[in-house]
Amino acid sequence: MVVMVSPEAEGAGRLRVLDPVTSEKISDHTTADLASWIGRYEAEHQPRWVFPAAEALYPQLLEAGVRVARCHDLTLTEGILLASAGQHGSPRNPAAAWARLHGRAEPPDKPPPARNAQPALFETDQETLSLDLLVEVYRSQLGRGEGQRLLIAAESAGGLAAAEMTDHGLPWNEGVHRELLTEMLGPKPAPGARPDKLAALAARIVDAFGGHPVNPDSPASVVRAFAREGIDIASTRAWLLREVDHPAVEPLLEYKELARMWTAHGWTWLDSWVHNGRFRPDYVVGGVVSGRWATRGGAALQLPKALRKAVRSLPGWSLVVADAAQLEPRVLAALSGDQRLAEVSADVDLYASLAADSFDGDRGRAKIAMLSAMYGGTSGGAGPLLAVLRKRFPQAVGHVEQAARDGEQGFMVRSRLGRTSPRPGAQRMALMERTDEESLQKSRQAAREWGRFTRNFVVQASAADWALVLLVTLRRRLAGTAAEIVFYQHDEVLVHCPAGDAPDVSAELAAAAAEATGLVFPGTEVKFPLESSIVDCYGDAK
DNA sequence: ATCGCATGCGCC
DNA sequence: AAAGGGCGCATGCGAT
Repeated sequence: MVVMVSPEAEGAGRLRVLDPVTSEKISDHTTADLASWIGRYEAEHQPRWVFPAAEALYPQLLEAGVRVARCHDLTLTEGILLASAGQHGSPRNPAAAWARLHGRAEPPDKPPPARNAQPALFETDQETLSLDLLVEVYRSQLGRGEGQRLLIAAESAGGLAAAEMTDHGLPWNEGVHRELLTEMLGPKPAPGARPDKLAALAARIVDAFGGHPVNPDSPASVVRAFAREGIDIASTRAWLLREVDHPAVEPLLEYKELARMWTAHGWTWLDSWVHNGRFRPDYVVGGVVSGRWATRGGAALQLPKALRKAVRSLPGWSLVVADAAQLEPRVLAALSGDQRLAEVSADVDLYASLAADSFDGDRGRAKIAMLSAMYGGTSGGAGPLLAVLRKRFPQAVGHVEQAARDGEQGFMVRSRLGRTSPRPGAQRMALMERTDEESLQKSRQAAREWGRFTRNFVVQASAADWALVLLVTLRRRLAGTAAEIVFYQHDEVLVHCPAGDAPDVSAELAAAAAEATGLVFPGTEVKFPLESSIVDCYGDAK
C-alpha cells in the first residue's frame, strides 16, 4: 500500500491511500492527530509513506514515538530528478515541482531552519499542499525516476535514517570532553578571555619575534612578523611553516592546533550541541552534490580524532564501529570492471596489494598513484606513478580519464545509481569555450579544473551510493531491535546497542555490506570489506 | 554594525 | 609556487 501524507498545522493532517500499482485513490482520511494515525496504520500495513519532506515531518513523528519503515520523499527525490535533468539548484519542493509541471511560477525553497534550532513539537508553518497536487507530483516522479529507482528509494530511506540518528543522538560523555579540554587548553576561561595555554603560547610567539606584537590568529600579521626577520612565506599553512627554521614555528603550530580545538570544539560547542549526554547534529541528506551528506551546525562530520574519546557507550551497551576499507578505489574497480584491479581488491589492504602487484611493494607510491588517478593530482611525482597504473590497469584509469574528458567538454557525468553532476556555471562554461589566443591559457585551466571535478565525481558519488545503500540496508536489518544507528560519516557507521547484541550487530553490518555491494554493483567480483570493531569508546576503534 | 570574502584547518 | 576531489566552521579584515 502507498499512503500520501499532507501535514497540517497543530499535528493534524490529510491522507490518501493509493493503489501501489496504479496510484489510484483508494480512500481519503483526515485526522487531528497525524502521528497516532500513522502509527496505527504502520503497525497494521507497513505501507510506503509518501512525505512532502521527511525532514519536516518525521522528527515530529519520532517525538510522538512513531517510526515508519519505508517512504518516498518528494523533496529529496525532486532534487535527484532536477540534477538528472541538468537543473541543479532549482527549487525542489513539491509545490515547485507541481508548478513546473503546469508551467507556473515556482515557489522557492524555504530557507533552512535556524542554526541549532530546537525542533518545535508541531510546527505550525508547515506548508499544506492538497493531496491532488502531491499525488500528481508523486506520479510524475515515478515516471521521471524510472531509471533511478534504487537511488530514490535509498535517498528517501536515508531521510528517515537521518531523522532517527538525530533523535537518538551520539552518546557523548561531557566529563571526558571537559577533561580533554582542560588538559589541552587549561581551565575554562572567563568569557572573552583566552585559555591559559593559548595565552602562554601567544606570549612565546611574541618573544620569538623579539617582542613585536603578533596576532597568531591573523595570517597577515604572522606573515609580516616573519618578513621582519627576513623570512618570506607565502602563507601560514601548517605544512609550509614546518619547513621554516625559526623559534616561532613550534609555538605557532601548537597554537593553531589548540586554537582550533578551542574555537570549533571547545566549551561553547559543548554547551550548544551536547544535551543530556547526546550530540544531535542535523544531517543534510544529499547535501553535497556527490550525494554525500552534510550537517547544519555542530561540524559533526569534522570531529577531530582526538574528540572520539568523548564518544562512549552507556553502561551495559557497546558501540559497533564500522568503516569501509579504502572504499573509493574499490568503487573504481567495480565501476570500470577492471579485472586486475578486482583481483587486487581481494586484500583488505588494497594499497599493499596494489603495491605488491605493480609498485615493487612500495605502498606509499601505490597510494599516491591511485589517489592521483581519482583526484587528478600531479604533485609528488605522481605523473610517472600514474603512467604505471595506466599501463597495468587500463580500464580503471581509462574510466576516470573518460569522466575527466567529459567534464572538460562541459558534459554531465553520473554516479553508478544515477546521481548527476552539475554542469559548469555559465561563467566557467563561457571561459571553457573560448579559443582566442589571449584566453587560451585560462580556458584550458578552467576546463582542466572541471575535468578534475567530474573525474572525482564518478568515484566519490558512486562511493556515496554504496555507503547510502549500506546505511539504509542496515537500518532495515536493525529495525525492531534495541540497536540504534547513531552516526554516519561518508564511509563509516556507528551503532549503539546492548553489549550482548553487539556480535549480532556486527554480523548484520557484514551482511548489509554484502547486500549493498550486490545492489549497487550486481555481479562484481570486487570485494568491499567492512572493518568493524566492538568498543566502549569510539577512540578505541580500529 | 553588518556583510561577504579569504584564510586555514578539521573530516572523508 | 603550487600542488588533488568534496565539505563546514571560526576568524580576520575590508567594504558597505
